[in-house]
Amino acid sequence: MTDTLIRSWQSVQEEVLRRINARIWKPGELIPNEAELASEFGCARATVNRALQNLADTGLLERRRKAGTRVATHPIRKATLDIPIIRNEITAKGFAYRYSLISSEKIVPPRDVIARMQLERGNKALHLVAVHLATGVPYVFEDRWINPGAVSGVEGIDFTRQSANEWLVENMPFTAGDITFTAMTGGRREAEILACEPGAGLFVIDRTTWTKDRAITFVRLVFAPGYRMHTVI
Amino acid sequence: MTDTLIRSWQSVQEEVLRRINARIWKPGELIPNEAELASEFGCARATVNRALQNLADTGLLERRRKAGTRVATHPIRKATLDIPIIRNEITAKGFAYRYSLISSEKIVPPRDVIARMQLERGNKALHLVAVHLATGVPYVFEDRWINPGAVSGVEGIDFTRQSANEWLVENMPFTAGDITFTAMTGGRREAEILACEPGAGLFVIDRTTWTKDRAITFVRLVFAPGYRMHTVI
DNA sequence: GAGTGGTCTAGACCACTGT
DNA sequence: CAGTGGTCTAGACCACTCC
Repeated sequence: MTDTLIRSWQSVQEEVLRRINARIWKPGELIPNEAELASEFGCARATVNRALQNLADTGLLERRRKAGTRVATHPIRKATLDIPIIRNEITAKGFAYRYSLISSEKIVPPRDVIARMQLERGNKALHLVAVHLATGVPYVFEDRWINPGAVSGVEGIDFTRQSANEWLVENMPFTAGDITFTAMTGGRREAEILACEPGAGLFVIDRTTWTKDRAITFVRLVFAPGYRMHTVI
Repeated sequence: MTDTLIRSWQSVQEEVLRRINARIWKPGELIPNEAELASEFGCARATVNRALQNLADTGLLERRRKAGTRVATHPIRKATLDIPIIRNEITAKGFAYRYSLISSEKIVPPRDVIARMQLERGNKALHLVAVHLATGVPYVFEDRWINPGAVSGVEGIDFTRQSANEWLVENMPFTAGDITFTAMTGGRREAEILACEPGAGLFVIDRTTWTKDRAITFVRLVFAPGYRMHTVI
């Protein structure tokens, strides 16, 4: 069967993939346990473990203690997206970065924002609207809410100089968050700020960031037409 | 300093994160090497390795042999997106899945498709247009090109019964690919097929799939308005 | 209870790369 | 060349969960 040496976890992974493709191990089927594979391949169990864990991470295998390892019936493909800081994304493309604050005010947020950030009703939050430019051309329009109750000292900051994103990255502890990607139809406001046609289809990222159980910030990024987010599987 | 026991790779990771947040290790700075950390924490080097590798995967650390491990200056956040098979996505939401083939023909592709798939000019390819429906409502519009030179037997398949995606998943070896997410402004064609307003902003996924160096298929998925792709960091 | 994956260890060697 | 991360090993124990 396998004449080539199987010693590294990568080659174990390749061989396992080959068997899945060749339908030697069919979707939903149990595959041999780590110890058996290790002895078959002539390597340590830890090496097999590393390979199978990696495949489970990408969604091709399903593993459970005692139950064993199965070939996934629904091969969910996982794609990893890099979400860089906008300044870096723009300068990496060779453009000059500029950030421009459009408005800043402390007001009671609309209901959908209250819901997303799980704020108490009636409390005010900091609302920032800004645009990031690439060599003078609008690149992305940023509409952000910051929870002052979770971010001490935010009210004294001058966000005309530094973008809120960069300030938060530098001054808030490591955080968790959730991200939504979607598309919207641009209205008059987006058209003005992004200098594009009203009615254009625009790529949107919504991101809420949390420390423990409190929302720090909710930001909607609306990108200028033509923006593409790229990844490799 | 550290009174709590640090024995698992997760707790090593937490402690490293704490030090990054507390600016004990600042962005761009070199952190102690694996052996030093292992002796400080009182665990094996492999345990430290596992923790640091995980952090490097999420983009918080940059590691190079001989050069050592540094705190990333640009904290690129990586998000992992699940890309399920459309049938599963629809049924998982509790809707009835239906697939409808709109057209199927073998023609010479337009130039942009030739470029994307690196086909030879003048050669024909299989062009499929279809729509996936959720309980009768258009969910996503699929425009696909298949390279017959890379997929033997594809010309005899009846794609009115089975979607090309599912057939390819089941019949082609495990493949690599690249994915682009973007937004478009829907035209008359999209409006008709997706039963929405012309001019709506639509979420688009472009995917090219390869075996080794040959393109298998290029597919553009145009989702109905309101589609959201969600993930957690 | 028992079988399976999850993890830790101590030691070893390898691979890459900065100097 | 030498220092650092990358990986492998053999063995051990633990944690989960199916029966």
